[in-house]
Amino acid sequence: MPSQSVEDYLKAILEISSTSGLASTHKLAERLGVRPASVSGMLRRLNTRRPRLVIHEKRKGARLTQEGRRRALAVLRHHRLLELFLHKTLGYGWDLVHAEAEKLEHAISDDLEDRIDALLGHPETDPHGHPIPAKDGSMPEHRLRRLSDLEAGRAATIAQVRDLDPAFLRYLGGLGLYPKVGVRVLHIEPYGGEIRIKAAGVVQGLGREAADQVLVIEKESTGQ
Amino acid sequence: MPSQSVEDYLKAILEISSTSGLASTHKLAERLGVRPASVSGMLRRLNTRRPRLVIHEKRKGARLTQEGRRRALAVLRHHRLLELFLHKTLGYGWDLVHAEAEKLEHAISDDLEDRIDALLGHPETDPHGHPIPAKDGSMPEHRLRRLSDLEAGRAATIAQVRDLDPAFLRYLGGLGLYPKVGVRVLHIEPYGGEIRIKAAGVVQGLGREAADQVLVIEKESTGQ
DNA sequence: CACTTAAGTTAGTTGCGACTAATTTGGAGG
DNA sequence: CCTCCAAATTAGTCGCAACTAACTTAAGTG
Repeated sequence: MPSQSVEDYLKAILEISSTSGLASTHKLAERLGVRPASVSGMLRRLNTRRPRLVIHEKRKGARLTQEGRRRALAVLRHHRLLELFLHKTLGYGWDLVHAEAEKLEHAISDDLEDRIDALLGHPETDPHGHPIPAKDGSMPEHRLRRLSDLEAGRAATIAQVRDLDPAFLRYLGGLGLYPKVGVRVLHIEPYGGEIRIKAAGVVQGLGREAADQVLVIEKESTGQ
Repeated sequence: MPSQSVEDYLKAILEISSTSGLASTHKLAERLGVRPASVSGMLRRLNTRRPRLVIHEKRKGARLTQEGRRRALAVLRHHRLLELFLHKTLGYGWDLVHAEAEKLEHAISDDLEDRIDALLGHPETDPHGHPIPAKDGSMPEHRLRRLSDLEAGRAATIAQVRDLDPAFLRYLGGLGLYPKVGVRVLHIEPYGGEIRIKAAGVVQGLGREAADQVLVIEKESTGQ
């Protein structure tokens, strides 16, 4: 039975390596709030341990074995189901669910997971639009575009928000920008300026950095 | 911030010393599934630590300080609220809630506790009839009698079940014996024999050991 | 090509909380 | 009063997962 620490490392490696190939000691240390030396130590253990959970290429970075990936996905599934559960059942705002789920994810049994999953009707995404891994470890990855990459005039539906910082999420929420909300790009100020969009019937400006964090699924071009 | 282990010790000391004065090393070791030597070690730490949580009288036993009691009650409150929450919201049977709550009690924040409490309508007892400590640390202790102590002919309402063993709880449940259910004692077989009761309209026999674990609140004697 | 520097690793330490083995204690019975 | 026994304690070890300090490595840059 992996400890809470090990689960945290596996989840972090999964998330980092999903975007940047190998997870570096540095990035892991940053994400886990731990010194790089501690990461080196843990990676050695995970690399050696039976069953082997991680493949650590010295001075290059770490990636998960099959088994490591399986366990990391189980933790991620716990996490995202819990986020949605806290949101739907207990009225948590989408800015607060992450922190709370971070602690609970290590404490729930498979049985509890199943019950939550059933109660929520076998949902596919969490409150930020992230896909919830299935029990068998499959996780549908839709091809998404950054809102900041859309051309002016295009319409799309918000699919996912990447940055989970509570203040940022409250900011987006204040603008009505949640997953499943439709947006249309009206104008793009050049040289990294703001983007004018219409969402929930309101025209508003959005900074480039914010728009980078919002992933959308494009609508079949229906002009306007 | 007390570790999970420390919280387990505090809760165990609270529960043991509520019936038997000082909590002995032996009983603590038994309840916590740990060797007595480990308990000695932990008691020394809790006795020394700032803030002091436990008063350990060498070779006599341990009891809680004010602060220790405060923290133990907070954990117990978490535990019992969670039991009820799992039961009401997720359909857990009363035989299974204890084990699941045992893990979750260490992981929930005060905020989550408040939300659960509110969702359940500020309940006073868990599914086994145990009182849920209030936030201020008060816990109403009703004066209860063992079902096995009632005289024949007396009517009572089941208030609480002490043994939390899942098999035992399923057994009681099979007989319809839950908190708030009315029972009447029909006959008591002498010399530790079985007790005949009528509960939920059905006449049935109950062993002495089982009846010892069922606490009732007597009804104003209304003969019959 | 040597130098600098950032990233990574190793070595050694710490605290926690379990363990075993050995010892001490205090009370009950002879 | 002594003996014996169960309970408790101490002493010492272990694994985990963090830390600091000191070192290596690799990847530029002038």
